[in-house]
Amino acid sequence: MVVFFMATIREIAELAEVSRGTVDRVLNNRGYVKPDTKKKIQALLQELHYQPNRNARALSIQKKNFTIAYIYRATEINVFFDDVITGLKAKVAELSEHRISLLVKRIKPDDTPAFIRTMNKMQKAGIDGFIITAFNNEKIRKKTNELVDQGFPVIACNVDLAGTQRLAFVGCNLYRSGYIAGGLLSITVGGRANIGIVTSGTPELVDRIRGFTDAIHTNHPDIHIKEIVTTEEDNSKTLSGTKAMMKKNPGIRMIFSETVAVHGVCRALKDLGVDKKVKVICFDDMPSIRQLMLEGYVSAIVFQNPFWQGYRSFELLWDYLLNRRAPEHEFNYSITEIRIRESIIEDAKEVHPAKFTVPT
Amino acid sequence: MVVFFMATIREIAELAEVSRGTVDRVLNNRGYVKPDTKKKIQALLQELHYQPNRNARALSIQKKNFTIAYIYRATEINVFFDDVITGLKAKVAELSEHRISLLVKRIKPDDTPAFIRTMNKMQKAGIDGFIITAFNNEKIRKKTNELVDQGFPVIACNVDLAGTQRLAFVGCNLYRSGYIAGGLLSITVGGRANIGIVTSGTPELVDRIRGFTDAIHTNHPDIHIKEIVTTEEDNSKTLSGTKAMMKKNPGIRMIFSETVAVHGVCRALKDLGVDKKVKVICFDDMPSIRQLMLEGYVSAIVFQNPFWQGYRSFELLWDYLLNRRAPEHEFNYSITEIRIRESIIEDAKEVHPAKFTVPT
DNA sequence: TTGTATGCGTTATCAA
DNA sequence: TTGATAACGCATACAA
Repeated sequence: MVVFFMATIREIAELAEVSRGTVDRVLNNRGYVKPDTKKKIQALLQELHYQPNRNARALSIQKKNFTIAYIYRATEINVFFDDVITGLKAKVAELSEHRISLLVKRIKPDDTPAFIRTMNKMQKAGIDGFIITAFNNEKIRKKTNELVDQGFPVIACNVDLAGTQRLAFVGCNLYRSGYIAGGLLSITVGGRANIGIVTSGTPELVDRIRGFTDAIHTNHPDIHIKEIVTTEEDNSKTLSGTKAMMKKNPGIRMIFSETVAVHGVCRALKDLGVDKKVKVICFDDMPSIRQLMLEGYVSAIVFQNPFWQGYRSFELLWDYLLNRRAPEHEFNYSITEIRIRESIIEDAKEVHPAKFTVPT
Repeated sequence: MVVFFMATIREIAELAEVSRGTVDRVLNNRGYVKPDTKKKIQALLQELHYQPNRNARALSIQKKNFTIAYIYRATEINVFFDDVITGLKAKVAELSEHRISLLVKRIKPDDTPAFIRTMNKMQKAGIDGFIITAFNNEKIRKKTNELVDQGFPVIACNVDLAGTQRLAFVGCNLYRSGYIAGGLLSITVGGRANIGIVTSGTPELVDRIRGFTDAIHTNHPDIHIKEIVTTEEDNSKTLSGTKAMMKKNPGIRMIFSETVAVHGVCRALKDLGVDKKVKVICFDDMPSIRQLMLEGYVSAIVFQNPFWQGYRSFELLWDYLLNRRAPEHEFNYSITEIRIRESIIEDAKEVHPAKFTVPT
């Protein structure tokens, strides 16, 4: 084993025969350094694999105030993001040695102008970094790149801003989550059934549907997708669309549904009197969907760990802010977890192993 | 919002009208402090909720050498613990500012004397902390308590040492993992089937079987457990036992199997020519079991995140070593993850969302 | 352009 | 028993 000792600024300075101040100027591109000495120092930094000491840096910087903004677009009743925010706050709480303010701002869906306005306002208010959940459209991409160009670090959380210079994406691997849902559905119906899909049709979730259909087509030839209903996140459309689908295809035994739609889907099945005979697979773990699962309407959910998404987003942003370390990976996927009834039943959750293990 | 500023040693010292050295002596029970001043300082520490600054401490302490021992009992071919060790190492790598040596020692199962000997040797070798995976028997419990009494922090990893003074347990919630497997099995067979159980019968895993049977009995009245085969981790017993069970109960459609046994179980089913008709649910994700799943013998696995168990064990131990912070929870359970074929197929894993998303 | 001095909060050593 | 002070590595204000 080769033990490798980290070089410090002081050591670099001694080797370069300059003062630590000069090394610091090179490190942080502050200027006021003669090109020659700059080169000499940079060579040494390279050679000795200089890495700033995180503890020293944190200690020295800790009186500074940091303000991070989280801007997300969602409806008022969307509890999904509560968990994301809890994750953000958990990371802030962990960083208790520092003075961090977290600004959280929700914007109504489809109000891109308001979203941009908020970004502008935050930018002027002296925010240190952004975490953003926005639909990926031209205007927001442009504004994001503008922020990045001005030196603001931006993390895309939950919805990616592909094509921008954001530091990283933290969120669900949509394709994979759909792919897994496909396999899970197949298991549930024993590999042979007619099924239906109910989707909002929003472009952000298109990969999920693609993952699902790919899994079915590749691995499960006896599963037949009879119809795809598009709801546009409209409740009455979901209801009528599901009903129409079921009437047209009475043989459907299972429905693959997206998060928001699942309530309408179950409602429709209930109205038709086929609830609990036709099962549903959907996404995300929130109280209302839990209830549907406990009651037997939903047989499984695919969970994307919103808490982790918030937690990790802040973690990556913070590591950049404090240590200037860019995320190791551009794409940071949350675990795609399968949850069934037994995963969430409280009596099993709270059970203590010691209660059952009698030491011998 | 109430902003709360942390008190520092210096501030405490000023308020108590002593020097920081004295406060330090009180904080670390070094003695040489007059009882009166000690009381005065302690009162202030309480009142101001003094918490040492982690960054300062880390900085000040970082030249120290730490040595942590991980002792686990397993057979040579048990790759499960490779992931645990990778998790341990990942945490060590993260703590790159510190000088940490990780000593890993595997002990053969059933060799309690060797296990104790190793603990003794490590103890004398100046180890700073222990992470242990041992069967929970009287001798090891006694030795563990001895270590703890002498000030060594001990984390029980993967197998708990209930009834000892170990700092914490990190591992799988066995009862819950069995409970979830029960629900999963029911989904797989459509809620109605005769099934069998193949278990090693080791007392450490008894809670898992209990969780499984509880789930079946409570929620799935049409699932009938026809037989429980006990293998004692013996391959030939697994083979013959499974075959005997299947001959006696040809109606069995699904088998709930423990980690080690699953290979023998699948082998038996193959020999009997009922492979892929009779499905298996088992535990842990390792290459050989993955293979069985990809080939269609195993329909799902319940995964207990060994990497996380190692990572988290080290994290808790380190927080104690560096900051004297005892773990917040005595029981630290890993996520019990359901994995199916689609969870591990590579082509979906490597898919890049950007490849599928056309920004609009 | 460059160097020096001080502070961040703790630990540890030495002096009183 | 206590107090003073030098590290730890980095950031920054200030001096040269």
